Amino acid sequence: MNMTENVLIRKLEGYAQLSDDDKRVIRELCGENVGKVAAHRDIIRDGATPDHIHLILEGWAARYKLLPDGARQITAFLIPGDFCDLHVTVLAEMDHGIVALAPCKVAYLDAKVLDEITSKHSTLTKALWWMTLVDEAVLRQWVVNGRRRAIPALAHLLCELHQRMKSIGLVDDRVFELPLTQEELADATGMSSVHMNRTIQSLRERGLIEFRMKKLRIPDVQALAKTGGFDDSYLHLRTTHRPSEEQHLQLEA
Amino acid sequence: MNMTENVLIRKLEGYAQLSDDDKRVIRELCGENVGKVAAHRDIIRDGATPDHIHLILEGWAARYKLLPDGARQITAFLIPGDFCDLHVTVLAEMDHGIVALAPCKVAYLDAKVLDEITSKHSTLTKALWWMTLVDEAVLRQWVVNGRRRAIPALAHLLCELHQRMKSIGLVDDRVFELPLTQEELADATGMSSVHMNRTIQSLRERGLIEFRMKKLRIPDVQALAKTGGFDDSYLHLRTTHRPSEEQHLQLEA
DNA sequence: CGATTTCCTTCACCTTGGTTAGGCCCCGAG
DNA sequence: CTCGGGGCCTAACCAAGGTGAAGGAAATCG
Repeated sequence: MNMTENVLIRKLEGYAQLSDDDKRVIRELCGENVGKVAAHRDIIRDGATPDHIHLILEGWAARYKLLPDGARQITAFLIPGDFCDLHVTVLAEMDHGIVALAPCKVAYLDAKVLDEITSKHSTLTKALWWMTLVDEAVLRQWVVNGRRRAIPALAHLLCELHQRMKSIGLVDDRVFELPLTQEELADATGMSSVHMNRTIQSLRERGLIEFRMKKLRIPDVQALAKTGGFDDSYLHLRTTHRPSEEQHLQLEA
Repeated sequence: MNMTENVLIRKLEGYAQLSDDDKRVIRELCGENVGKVAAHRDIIRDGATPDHIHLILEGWAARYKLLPDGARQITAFLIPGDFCDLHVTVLAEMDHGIVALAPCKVAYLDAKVLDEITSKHSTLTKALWWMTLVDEAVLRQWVVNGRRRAIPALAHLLCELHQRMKSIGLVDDRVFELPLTQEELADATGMSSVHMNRTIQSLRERGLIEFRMKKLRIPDVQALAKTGGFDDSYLHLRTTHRPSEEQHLQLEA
């Protein structure tokens, strides 16, 4: 994967064959207006009516809702290439907030330009639609994950994040940046942070993960997938199980 | 609400002002190829690659996933006006199954016609997009709901279903058809059926619901919403809090 | 009409994970 | 260097809800 290329392009190419013109449009769109958001700062607040579309270029963020009792439920982790609010032109206001979990570089896209894209670039439009459908599939999986026991639930979540990071080229030899605290992981899986700690310990003891210094290493992805009941087909990645790459890895091992 | 009108039109009008031409297109689309599915039969199987788009015209259905241990997690309830697989042209295969919970009347729409719509009818396209975004918002709420205790979780689910049924004109004086067994409700909230029973009892004892003969009556919607922490803004209904209607209700009370 | 199946209900027991609280370590600020 | 805060880890206790079993009501079907 060409890591100098725009991360959104890298992501979309996991689904569609983009023309040079498509890529040019994306590059222009993403380069115009870029800002930074510090960790723990809201990128978009619940109830806001954003006037731009926000795209994560670097860093990690989370969609979240606050419950009446003050508990925070994270409903999605956003990584580079993910949109925060592709829907601003359709839905009036945000029904949840988005917070940076690690320092984020964010592109602010003009909503009008998106309208143009949907009218002129059909491949791109379909690719964007694919993105929102995958987001929905991930969400469905999170609902299912809520019913799993703590250990498989965490294993499944980590497999999801690994696969998504891999699809944008951010996994290097089974290691990737996971700049989340145990409490944030707890807020995503709906556990208490105490129990998240217990669960992480348990995966560690079984040799399924190594997690230190905001880096996660998964020695045996297959094994973790098995304990999590993880099957990546719901991510609808064209590049998944790419035969050439798989064989390449096997030759190395 | 004109109850003789096509249910999809009724639903979309909760969001957009449709032209007569838009409506004509929908009516034609929905009338061409209609079938029936008996309760407990799959409408679409997990992993299938449907060649039509399925739209529920009557009855209830559910999206579901099976866990490795055989447990079933319902991830959405589908009621009249809901699409099963609007995305067939984008995503290759289903990542979950859809089963009829009550006898369903289903329209089979030609996927190609949808492509035409997206190229010619912009209002309609936006309205369809709105639908998928609301589905996603509902899903997000289900993730949140998974962290609630049993009683508020059930209260929230029932409020959602009430509001959605109301938005397509299927609530009559706080009563609507809810053709679900306690086990199906349990599969949706991730409880055991035993505990779902306990929870229903509890809501009954508090006078918050009456549920017999597949009919649910919510004597005081506000009260149920309060115990469920329910706020309907995430459903993005233009017709919500319609001032005229609200006042009308208050005059009655 | 009776038979069968499905659904609802209740009970006793037990597991998972929440809660509270406290100690530790590391790092940055003063 | 010391202080303080955030994140990590552990322990003891407890409650929500799961499990399995079994009786009863109700709908379905022949």
